[in-house]
Amino acid sequence: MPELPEVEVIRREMELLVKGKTIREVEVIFPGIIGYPETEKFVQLIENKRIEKLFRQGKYLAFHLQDDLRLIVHLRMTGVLACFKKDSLVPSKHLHIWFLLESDDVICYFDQRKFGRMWLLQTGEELTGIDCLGPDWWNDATLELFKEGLASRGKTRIKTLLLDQSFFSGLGNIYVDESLYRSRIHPATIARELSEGKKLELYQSIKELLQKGIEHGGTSIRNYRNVYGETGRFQNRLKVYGRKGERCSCGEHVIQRMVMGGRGTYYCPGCQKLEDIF
DNA sequence: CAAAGAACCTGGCGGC
DNA sequence: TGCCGCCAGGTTCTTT
Repeated sequence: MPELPEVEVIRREMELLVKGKTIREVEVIFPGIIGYPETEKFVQLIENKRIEKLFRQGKYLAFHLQDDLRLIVHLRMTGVLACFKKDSLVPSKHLHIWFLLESDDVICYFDQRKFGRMWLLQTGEELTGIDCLGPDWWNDATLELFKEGLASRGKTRIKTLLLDQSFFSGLGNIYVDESLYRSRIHPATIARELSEGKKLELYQSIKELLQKGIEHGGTSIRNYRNVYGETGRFQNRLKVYGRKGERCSCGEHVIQRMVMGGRGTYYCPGCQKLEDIF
């Protein structure tokens, strides 16, 4: 489900609602979501802790709690974090964990496919994996860093590389396909073979796209909702993702779908040509 | 080592 | 209406 813009929208909205509030009670309905520590300890540690601030890196969201506790959340494909008043909560079979705050707000974690995970870390503990995230596309990416990355890791195809969170973090299938379309790059292009001009165009397309995604409240294709349970609006502005068989905005070609790196890949065969290597 | 495939899950959609 | 296969904003592990 959510990529960088969606997680960032959640972070901003959630922080306004819960910053400074204390978690009074936690219930774990489906323990499979808890990655660390054991559920019993997770609940015991988190109860009566105040929420101090929310951070995001790539697609990970982190609630910083008092006593140097950090609650790390990854929504994977269908996770939804929403916040409701206790008495307006409606039953759902996809509700797996809830956190009741002192304000009578309830932070609810829903997940249709149950792929999402939460980890609760204490002082000195680190998540194996999150520390090998590449620079965050929104906060830390620079053109220089991007070019250096392409030079050192660019042996693979650009679509695969952009999806690799240890390269740069935050992009997923939608925003990768859209940024390659907007910079007119074929997804199978070998990354380090991009011309200098294309590298710049791609970098700028990604930055611009993420900003627009955030401005428009994220992209809701299926499950994404913000903390109020509302859909985003950026899906209406996608040019290629999910548009197989539709006419490209160039007016001449029809959008195609192929499979690359196990992911559905949408592109315009006319606008996104492989660079001629001869 | 790059790439493909499978696994983790549930549900929506189109075709027959 | 029912059944079947395909597809899904992600990540990780195994196989080729």
